[in-house]
Amino acid sequence: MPDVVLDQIAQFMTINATERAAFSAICRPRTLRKKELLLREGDVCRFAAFVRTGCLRYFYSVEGAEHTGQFFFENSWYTDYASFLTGEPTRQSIQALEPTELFLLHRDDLEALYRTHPTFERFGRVMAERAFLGVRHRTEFLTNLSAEERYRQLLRERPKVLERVPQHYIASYLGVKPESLSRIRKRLLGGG
Amino acid sequence: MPDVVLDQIAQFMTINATERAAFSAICRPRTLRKKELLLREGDVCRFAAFVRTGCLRYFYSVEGAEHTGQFFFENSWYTDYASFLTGEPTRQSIQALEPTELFLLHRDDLEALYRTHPTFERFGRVMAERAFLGVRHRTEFLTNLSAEERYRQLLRERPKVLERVPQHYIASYLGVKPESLSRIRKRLLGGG
DNA sequence: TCGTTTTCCTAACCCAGGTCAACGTTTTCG
DNA sequence: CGAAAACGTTGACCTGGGTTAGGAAAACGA
Repeated sequence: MPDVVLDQIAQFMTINATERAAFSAICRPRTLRKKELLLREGDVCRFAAFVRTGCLRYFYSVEGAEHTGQFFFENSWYTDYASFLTGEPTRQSIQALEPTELFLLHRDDLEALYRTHPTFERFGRVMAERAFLGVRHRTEFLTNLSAEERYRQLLRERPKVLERVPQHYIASYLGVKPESLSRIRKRLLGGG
Repeated sequence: MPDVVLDQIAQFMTINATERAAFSAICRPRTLRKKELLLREGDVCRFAAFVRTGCLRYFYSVEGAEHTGQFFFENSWYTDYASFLTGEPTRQSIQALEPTELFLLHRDDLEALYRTHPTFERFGRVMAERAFLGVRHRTEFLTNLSAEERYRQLLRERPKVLERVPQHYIASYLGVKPESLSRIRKRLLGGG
């Protein structure tokens, strides 16, 4: 069943049939309805999630407002690596924006897998590196670009997001209010 | 000589005399004058740096302006982990804000060390995790707080920065102009 | 030591984005 | 299907921070 995941993993490491089987064994399928939360603020994140179909976003709740951190579509990975690592409660909530199918890898299962099949240590490291590169990209995105530039970059680099995600979530991802995003879009339509 | 580094490392892993010697052997001392650059935009970051004394900051140059990302005082580590990992040129520059003494760990030396003394793999992982937690903290700092809140948090959590770093660098770290930081400070003095 | 930077502050004015409120459209779901 | 909720847009007005232009004091370097 988790062939998609395994194919994805096979892109950065070689795995034989036994290893594939061992990995498959710990993939726990899970489905979420639209708007359902997979993790909420205060929980400890004890898993990594692979999105088979659908879409997730994570967000912070700050004084009543939601600040969206990232969107995840099919064939991408999500985990709150900080909470996963340290066992501390997360400040993020993770929500499905569409009906979503996932595989969950529980931390305990993963650690057992590392012991029985050390090849997968590499998997762990790659996940960590991706998590790092992800937040770093996000930081540079926020510090180095204006709201309008952020919108244009998103439009250029991830048009799928604009197509599939309601605009007010995109606004919160860009760090502006829905009204402002609406104005930015109008400005860009007129000015070219 | 690099006893400070070794003591620091000993806090998260146990190392015997042989390992200490092997590690010491790859520590390359380096001094920087005030304002000198250790790495500039476009370079590949092939080292991790341990600050013995003094202070570093890294920054992005964006349309003539500098956006400071972080400050590093004595006994802390800096590396552009993304460039270090991928071999891609960095977008950051790293500069000494005071006369600064460093130990540099070159990537090739580190990799050799991992082979001869696998214990140090743990060192690598811990560095990676810290790098991750560092940028993640930075992202939350930027997304979830206003300029004034960011200043107050800095004042509360890292008063040393306020004491030792010129105010215009702090402004650029907070994501505002020096004039704005000056106003924020005035506001806080008056209002309590 | 003395001139040159560097650093910090102030004030007047400007603008991107926030706030509030209203309104039309689309989606959702009983 | 029809009511209710969610969504996107617009307008009027406000505000935090940017911009520009000073000027004084502290730190630096020849």
